[in-house]
Amino acid sequence: MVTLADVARRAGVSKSTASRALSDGRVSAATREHVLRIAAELHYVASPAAVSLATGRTGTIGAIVPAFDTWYTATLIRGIAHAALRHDFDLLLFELGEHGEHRDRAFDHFRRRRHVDAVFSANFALTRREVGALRDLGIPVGAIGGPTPGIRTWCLDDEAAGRLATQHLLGRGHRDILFAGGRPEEPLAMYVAEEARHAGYLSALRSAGLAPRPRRALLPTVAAAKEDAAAAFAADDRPRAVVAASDEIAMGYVLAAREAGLSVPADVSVVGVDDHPHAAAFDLTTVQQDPAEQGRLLIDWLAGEIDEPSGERQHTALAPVLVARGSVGPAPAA
Amino acid sequence: MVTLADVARRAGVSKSTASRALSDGRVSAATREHVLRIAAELHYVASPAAVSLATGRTGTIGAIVPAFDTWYTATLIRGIAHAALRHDFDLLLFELGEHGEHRDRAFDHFRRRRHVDAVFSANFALTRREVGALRDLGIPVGAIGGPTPGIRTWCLDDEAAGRLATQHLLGRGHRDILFAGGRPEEPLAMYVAEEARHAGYLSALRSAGLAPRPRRALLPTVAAAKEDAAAAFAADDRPRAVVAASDEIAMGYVLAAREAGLSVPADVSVVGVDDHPHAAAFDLTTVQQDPAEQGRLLIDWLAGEIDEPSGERQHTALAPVLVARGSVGPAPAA
DNA sequence: GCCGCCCGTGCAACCGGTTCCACTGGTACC
DNA sequence: GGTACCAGTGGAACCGGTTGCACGGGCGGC
Repeated sequence: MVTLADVARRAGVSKSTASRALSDGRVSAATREHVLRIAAELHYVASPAAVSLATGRTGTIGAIVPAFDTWYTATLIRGIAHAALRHDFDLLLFELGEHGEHRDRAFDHFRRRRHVDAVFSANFALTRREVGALRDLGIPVGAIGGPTPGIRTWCLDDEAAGRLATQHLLGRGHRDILFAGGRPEEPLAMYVAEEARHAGYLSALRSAGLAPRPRRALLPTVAAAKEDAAAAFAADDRPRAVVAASDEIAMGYVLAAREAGLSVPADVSVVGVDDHPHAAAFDLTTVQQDPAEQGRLLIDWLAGEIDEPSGERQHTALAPVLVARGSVGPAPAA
Repeated sequence: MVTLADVARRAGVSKSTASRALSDGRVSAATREHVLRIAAELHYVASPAAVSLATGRTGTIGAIVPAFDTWYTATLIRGIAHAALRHDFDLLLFELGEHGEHRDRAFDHFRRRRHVDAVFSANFALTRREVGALRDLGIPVGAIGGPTPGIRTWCLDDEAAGRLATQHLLGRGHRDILFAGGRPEEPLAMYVAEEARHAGYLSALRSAGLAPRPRRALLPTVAAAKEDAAAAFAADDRPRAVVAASDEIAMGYVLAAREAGLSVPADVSVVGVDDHPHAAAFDLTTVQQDPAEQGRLLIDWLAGEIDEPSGERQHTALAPVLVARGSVGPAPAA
């Protein structure tokens, strides 16, 4: 392995001069060029461990994420990995486990191994304790998720998304609209988001002077939604219009509708949230969000913060966009 | 930040003794216990940079993965993250980009920053050059994917999976079976896998003395499959039985069938491969694989290899399992 | 009772960089 | 012409661990 000393010796300068030439210390232009050429010839690469030991910088960003075999988290991480690479940071992944079983270890982990320059959490709601643990690390901290006091955060404006979806149905004349999704007792951000989307739904109905239906709470999976929908469609007052808290839930409702012999959108209109990659094949009208873009925003900010901390803590709510497809039709004649 | 010197001073011993007490060097039991207590009191944690500089070990495993907003890759990474945590390794993620645009950088990256104890690639086919680049790192290397000379690999026995799916249809009396999927010109493992599944399909038909239909090549997404299926179902000799190279393709076929007014399985039988989380909601008969388990196997092996290299290089083909649901029916009467 | 071995410990070198400080030589300014 | 300053460079300390080697003391074997 070729070291800085090798480069220095070969270039006929001291280690310090070689080091300065390779970073951006004060050296004459001629020396710098010479050292750089030698370094290139020797294929010299600085040892990250040594750099890290000397500078305290690690060139790595830590991620704390829940089990990410969901479209949302996986796409988010894709955006994050991409942006991190652009800033020349490595990405260190800590996963909370399928049922959050490693959650306790996560925060201790980054404290113990102080080998990241910044940390973020994504897609789950931090407890006050956890917020404190992250801030105690003394490095920049961000999060993808709902507004969280003390941390810079980004996420879709979920309330606006719920409102937008509901208003879209109202605009087609629907007056009796069901909201499907959410298990508020669970602390995952997924449910925090669904809660906010539900609030948007309520607000839209209230503005229109309409009464909500009782909310149908369920796990945010296609399978769970389908089962729930089957029950809903079997009832006497089966829903004619549904705001689903996510596209996966919407897909479950569409599948169940077809199985119940109902046509979408003639017999029932459905709006989702996400613009999941499968949404187009379901011809699903939905409220779009772009997790990869959210990840980019987060990393760009963290990279800047590592350079010179601003200590900002505010929340950024990203504007939702409605994507109209074929799963919404006019309300049935009264 | 409390250092080893602090612990040593407080314990009244030298740095070396403290170090040995904390690892497993030779120290008297009394000294060890004493040092450990002091270290705990002081919440001492070794600096990973210093350890890494001194030992060459980093406690990190590097991952090279394609854009992982697919179910397969995301689930694989979940299994890997879980297993790595169990072995007390960190996971460093390198993502190839949505269209493989960072692929060239990936291999150089791990060479330059020599800060991982092992590397693996997942879910794409390595070129001979890339295999060489990985092996040149001088650390254990593994891969999730097809057999690759020179590297220890794991993956589903894709040929057996294709055969199993086809035989399942043959067993219900089908004689005219279509295979949907695969774009062999692309180098992603996805297509390597589809190629092998197609080979299994051909082999099953050959054994039964039947002729294959011309293969329908398409991108492995629900949307692409749906579009392709719409064309297939509009033809005069529309297929009555389909082996899809993946569940997402199968879902596209099911959606298209319904839209064409065809009933599954009465008018057309469909078998997928994967057991995707949405498969149950589609009532899809499929050949199961468990990416998380594959990830576990990989990491367990790598962790052992880091400890004491065996230099093994063989391929492990994992046996497929058929999950029978409702998307397959008997062949139509001749 | 003496020799030799081994256990437990400390000293110091080392891993591979960065950076403070001192030094030199040249230039600008008075 | 002398002084002040500054650019450019080298020496050496330092980051925080690990580990080879030397040393002292206790104990077993003859």
